[in-house]
Amino acid sequence: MEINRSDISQTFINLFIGELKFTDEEFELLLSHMNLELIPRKSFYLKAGNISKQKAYINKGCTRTFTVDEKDREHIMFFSFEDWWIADFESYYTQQPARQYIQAMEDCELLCIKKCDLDRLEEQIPKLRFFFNEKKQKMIFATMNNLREVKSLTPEERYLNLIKKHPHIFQRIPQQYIAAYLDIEPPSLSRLRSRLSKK
Amino acid sequence: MEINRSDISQTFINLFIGELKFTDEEFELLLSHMNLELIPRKSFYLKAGNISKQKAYINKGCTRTFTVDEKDREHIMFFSFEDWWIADFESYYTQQPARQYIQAMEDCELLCIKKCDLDRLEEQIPKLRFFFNEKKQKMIFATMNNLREVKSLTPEERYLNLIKKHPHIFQRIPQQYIAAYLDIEPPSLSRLRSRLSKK
DNA sequence: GAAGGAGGTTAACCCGGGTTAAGAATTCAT
DNA sequence: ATGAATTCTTAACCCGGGTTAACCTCCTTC
Repeated sequence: MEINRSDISQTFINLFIGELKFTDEEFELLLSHMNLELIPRKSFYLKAGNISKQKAYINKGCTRTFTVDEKDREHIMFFSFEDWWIADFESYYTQQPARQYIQAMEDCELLCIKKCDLDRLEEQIPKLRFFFNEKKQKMIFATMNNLREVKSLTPEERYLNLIKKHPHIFQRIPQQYIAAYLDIEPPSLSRLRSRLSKK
Repeated sequence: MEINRSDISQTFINLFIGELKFTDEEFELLLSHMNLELIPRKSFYLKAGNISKQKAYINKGCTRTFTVDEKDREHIMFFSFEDWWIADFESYYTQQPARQYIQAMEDCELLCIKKCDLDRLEEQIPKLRFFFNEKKQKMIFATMNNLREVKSLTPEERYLNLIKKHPHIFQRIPQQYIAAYLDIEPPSLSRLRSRLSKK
């Protein structure tokens, strides 16, 4: 869908015009390659088996990125909110089928750009390549920290970390999904919460 | 320590001369910036708090990369063997203090190159940059798969995966370290193994 | 060959998470 | 407002991992 200029969040504009010092021409060039996708709550932006062909900026809404194991259990790798960029990292860079699902947790407005277009744009606007390289780097560090956390903390500690870092999350994400993020079953999260509230 | 040409493993030579088609001059240039470090068993190649200033090729030996949590428990992120490159990823790229330890599990011979030298060499030999970018990419995917695995598999399943993928590991790594890799205590690994052998 | 140390196993007990099912609370649709 | 559906909580039971301590190898080392 065509992007209506009035749809774009101020944060997005600040990012490119303010922080990255894009000229108006550069910004227009970028926008001309982006599409607006409206993803209704519960529908999928990406399914495992498909190829992640584009990056999407979350203009509004939030998503969960998860995998399904052999016992059909869903494991949420992370939630994404406004001002995040989403894609299946491995699939995007290898253009092989994704192993993850990305599902809208609320009605989402996504500003999307195809990999082939972005690759070309990065040639024309080096700032853009720099920006996404930085993003990539941060993504890697975040994943490693995540791994460290999952390996060394109990579900209770991870729960406490989560509410410390993202207190807002409980207003937007149903509890069963928080449980799937913590890799425990909903009854366990319930027990954990009641255990904590008694302290 | 100076590198004696006869110390270098055939695998290392095959990698640069065979696969990457380095000319003799390029290979000599690379070697002229590399040092041989001999790390005795149990001593540390890197400690948390220090900066990971170089990459090291494992010519011989193996290491474990681990973190220590608040309860002083060690969590092994991965083991590394011959023909792997080691460094604390985050520390190397940010030049900030590392959060991980790298310890020799056997007497190790490491072929080391400083970040500043490698950065300069990558300018002169683009193949080198390409090679390490590929390595970096693979490292990311491996970390993500690792995270997926830790989130979705039981310790028993992770144990079975480990012996399937690296059957040799048990000949070189004492069991208590395997337990630390699986994030369980040594008695649990013992029980798990006796449980499995009865089946 | 005795003493010490490191690595691995076993036993007993505790506790938290999985499982299942039932019930309570909320949300949603008509 | 009412009923249905979804979400969350609670209870009961099982089981696997943590903890601690004892014990058993096997290997050093003097």
